[in-house]
Amino acid sequence: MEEILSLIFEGCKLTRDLESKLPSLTENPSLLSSSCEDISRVFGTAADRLKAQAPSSQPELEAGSSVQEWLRSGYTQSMTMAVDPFQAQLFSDKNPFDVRLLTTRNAEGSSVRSRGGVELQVADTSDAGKSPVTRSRKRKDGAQKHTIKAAAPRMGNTEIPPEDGFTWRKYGQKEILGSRFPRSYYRCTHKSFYGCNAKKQVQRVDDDPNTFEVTYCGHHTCLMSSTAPSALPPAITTQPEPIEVEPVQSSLPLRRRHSMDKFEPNTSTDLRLRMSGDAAAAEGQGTSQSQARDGKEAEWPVVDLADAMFNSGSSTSSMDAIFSFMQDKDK
DNA sequence: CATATTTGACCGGG
DNA sequence: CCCGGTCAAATATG
Repeated sequence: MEEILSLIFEGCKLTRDLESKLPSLTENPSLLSSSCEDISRVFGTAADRLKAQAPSSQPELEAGSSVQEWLRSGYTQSMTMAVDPFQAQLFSDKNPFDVRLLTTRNAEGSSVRSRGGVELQVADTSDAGKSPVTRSRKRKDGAQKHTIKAAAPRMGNTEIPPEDGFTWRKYGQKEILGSRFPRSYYRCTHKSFYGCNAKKQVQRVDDDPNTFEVTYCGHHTCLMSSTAPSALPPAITTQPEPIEVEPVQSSLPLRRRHSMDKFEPNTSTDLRLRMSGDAAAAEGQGTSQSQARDGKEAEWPVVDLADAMFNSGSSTSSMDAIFSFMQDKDK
């Protein structure tokens, strides 16, 4: 769910971007169209996902408030400025997408079944009524988990876990007792840069190998780029050419050659986090890299920004350095 | 060369 | 001590 909301956010952001740049963009039809396509793709993905998860459901869950709560807690917090009228309206109590965010703050793992078919279910492992007291210092900042069941993509071959617009990196797999299928553990690929602690575990449902149970844990502090893969077959699969958002003030010529260079985060405040408005910074129209499926890495203008700010010319150690830094850096 | 996945080791809670 | 979750070395892939 968070993923979906994030998608929607992304769409909103892109929309706002487009709106603000509309005047200047009318001169540039191609850019305009690609931008529109991007927006529709993002929203389309979100819509698809929603449809897949909660087809007809009308759970009398206090969805609205949950969403808001969620927005308040954490996500919005970091996005501060993001709460503009547009989104306020979108997420108030009635949103066009019938979003049902099932936060797992309180309550014992309640499970909501939708009369439709696919069921949304809140696993709530963080605070389940099961273990009464012993919830020791493990759960840091209320790292909530929530589980959803997602149908395996009906696409041709591999019944791989459904795409959700984020890039994940697998870091483990375990056999689970009582389950016939192993459980895979993923974390956000961008953890290294943003300390994004979003994680998810995917496991195929025993009796229905066609259904995946995806448990998300933690919020994304990173923001996927609009060029992110998220290759959902349906809907508009138009030419995903990189949408360059024209040269705004942040037109940084620099281009990193190797991988990402390390940078010094100096202050602990995240000035590098998302919300940098712009979408892809892509130059001209080089190679349209955004083909589906394995387009893995997406670019984040932020990175460049970071590069610029605390340059760091030298490359050498990359991820690892940052990684370790991020790790012991207590939140 | 860099980053992703695999897979057994390892760790810590219950 | 078992089990689920994570690490990390080895391996894979471009």
